[in-house]
Amino acid sequence: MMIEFRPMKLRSSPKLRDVARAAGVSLATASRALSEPGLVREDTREHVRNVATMLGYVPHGAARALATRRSRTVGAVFPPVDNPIFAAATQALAHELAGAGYTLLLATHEYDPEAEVAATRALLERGVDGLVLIGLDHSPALYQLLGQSGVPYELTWSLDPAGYHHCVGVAHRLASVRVTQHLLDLGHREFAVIAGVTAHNDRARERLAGVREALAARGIELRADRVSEAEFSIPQGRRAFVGLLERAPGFTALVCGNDTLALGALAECVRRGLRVPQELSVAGFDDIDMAAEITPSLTTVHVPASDIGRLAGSRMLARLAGRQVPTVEEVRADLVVRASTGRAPN
Amino acid sequence: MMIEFRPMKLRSSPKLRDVARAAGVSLATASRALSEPGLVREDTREHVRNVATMLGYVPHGAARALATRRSRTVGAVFPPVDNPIFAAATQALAHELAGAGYTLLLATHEYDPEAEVAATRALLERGVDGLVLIGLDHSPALYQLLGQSGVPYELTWSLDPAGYHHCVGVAHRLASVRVTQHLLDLGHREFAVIAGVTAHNDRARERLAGVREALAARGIELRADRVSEAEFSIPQGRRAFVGLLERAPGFTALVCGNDTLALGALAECVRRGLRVPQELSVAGFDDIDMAAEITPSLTTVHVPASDIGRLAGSRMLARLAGRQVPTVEEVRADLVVRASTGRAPN
DNA sequence: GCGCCAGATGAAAACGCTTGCAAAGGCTAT
DNA sequence: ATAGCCTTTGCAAGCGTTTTCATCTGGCGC
Repeated sequence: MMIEFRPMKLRSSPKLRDVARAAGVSLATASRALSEPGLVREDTREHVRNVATMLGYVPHGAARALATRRSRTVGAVFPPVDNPIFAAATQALAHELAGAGYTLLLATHEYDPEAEVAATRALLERGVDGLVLIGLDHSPALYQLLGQSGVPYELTWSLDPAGYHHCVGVAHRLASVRVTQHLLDLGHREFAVIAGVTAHNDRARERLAGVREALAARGIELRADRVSEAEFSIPQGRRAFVGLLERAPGFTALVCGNDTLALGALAECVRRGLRVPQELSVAGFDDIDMAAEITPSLTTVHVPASDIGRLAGSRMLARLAGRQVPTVEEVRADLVVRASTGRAPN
Repeated sequence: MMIEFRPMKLRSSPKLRDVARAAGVSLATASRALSEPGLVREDTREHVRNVATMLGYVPHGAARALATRRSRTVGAVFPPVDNPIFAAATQALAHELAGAGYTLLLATHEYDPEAEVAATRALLERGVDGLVLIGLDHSPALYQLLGQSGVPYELTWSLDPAGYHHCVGVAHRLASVRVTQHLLDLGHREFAVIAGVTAHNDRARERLAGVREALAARGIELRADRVSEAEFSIPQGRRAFVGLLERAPGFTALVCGNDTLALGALAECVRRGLRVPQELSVAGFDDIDMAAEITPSLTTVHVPASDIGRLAGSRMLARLAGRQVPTVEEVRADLVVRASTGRAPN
């Protein structure tokens, strides 16, 4: 069991010069036959290609990258992709890129600005042709790095209000306002919020701000003890909910910074026999798959994560191909009313 | 909005020779100061490093890769990472690799052998130092590619019975046997199965085989019309369950190929008012986060996806560092009994 | 039949880094 | 002092492509 199997390559893998030699053409012609088909006579081209496959030739990306100054590689600096919405975006992005012969270099960080810079630097060193990041909240060092590296980048999920950075995302605050208005329309006046961790996270901040804004517009203030921040996970959502219940009970509407937190709260409701939506209305954000399936199904905002990933990819590809794209591209994030929200009790 | 912002690099990014020149040393010394610290006198080294950061020097990975024939990059060829268990593994893998200065190149495919080969080839061209794949079920072309490329690879999730390939995973069949025995012990005799799609998927096949095996051991045969295959998603799980109910009702135990399918079945039970586990016991596989949170909580097999990802990473790193690792490494997949399984009715 | 031109090919110079080898300097041991 | 050794540095040869420029065809119009 401990024997290391070393598949020995009798002759180290064939280079382009081997192909050229075997095909009886020059290095230049061989190169062109494989990557610039138009420049070489058809029969030579086919011949070279046949020889190449015969030999099992695999181009050496690093050498090519060195010569062309293009790696056909795009980097993504993402928070943990075990968050389903980032996973969906990653998937869509990788798929979109692959379609154009690009490969995704993935670096993740745990919402830590330092780590994010390090990860970005690593990708830059790998020579990525472009970079996809999440949100607007990045350390100055990160932005500086992006600037001086000169690689095109797309910020996703959020929209740059200044319209300075290329970005594709949704209007978190506005969507959050709509959720809150929906609850207000149902007669709710006592609100509580479980927000995502707002540090280094503009989405979480904007969503929270949206709730405040909508309430303020109707002259309602969100009590400080009715706001709790929680890290992304069901248990944390549950914990935060319990905390709110103990600290400041009496709210009839609970707005959550994302569906996972809402699921946690919902689970706790079930355990306590708290009826949703009769006694408490709960709203989430993101519309993950589970949101529609759970009972009661979750009222939430549909954030088209896959679309964002796909769009980020296609925008990047367009820019790499020299085409222009609108600097900021907004995708819709609609309110999806389901069964977890209802009229305020009495 | 349509103006393309082109951060112009007044002087194209500094090369190592610029650093060397600015520091007053040779190219060789500059190189060593940055990447072979031991070989250069401390003060020169520090001086060079300072100059490098002053200039904002970023090493050119492709050039380095070309010279060293190492890319410090590991490729992963995964099915869609929006499957939470693969997402978790991806996350853990990326994290583990990053810790050692390696970056993950991610290629995904939709369970399509052709696409898998293409993706692998793309990664190989990018010069990955190692490769991580899922499962054992791969086209001969894929294995051939792996063989002739000579890069080390780790197969994850499954265990190679022949002990030929390096792999880290769980014993799916055995775990499946245990689930089934658990249900048998509860008095169930009428079984149905919603399996994952078994084509090109040894995990799905093994899990299904495990059920058959356990039943056979007690002289029970699994009726063909009590087996349904479904693609990975809640709605598909629901659909498959409905199909079973219509086609061959009367079963009291439902074994699902993974938790997501089980969640779909459970959702349908709720809708139909079918009481779980009083009227029907449902078991899943994987133990995704939701499994513990849903009501009733789901009996399942805990597959430590993160551990697998992490282990695959550390094993790969070890091999890249020239150390040996056991060819096959099994991780435990324990049965987790929760509330969705109970005694067979009457 | 001659000069030209377009198309096809080749020679060789990058691309930016690492590294084997050799030289130079500063020691210690004699 | 001198020989020999170790440490530190520099020179230059790659690493495997792409790509510019020049060369060489053959075919065309006149």
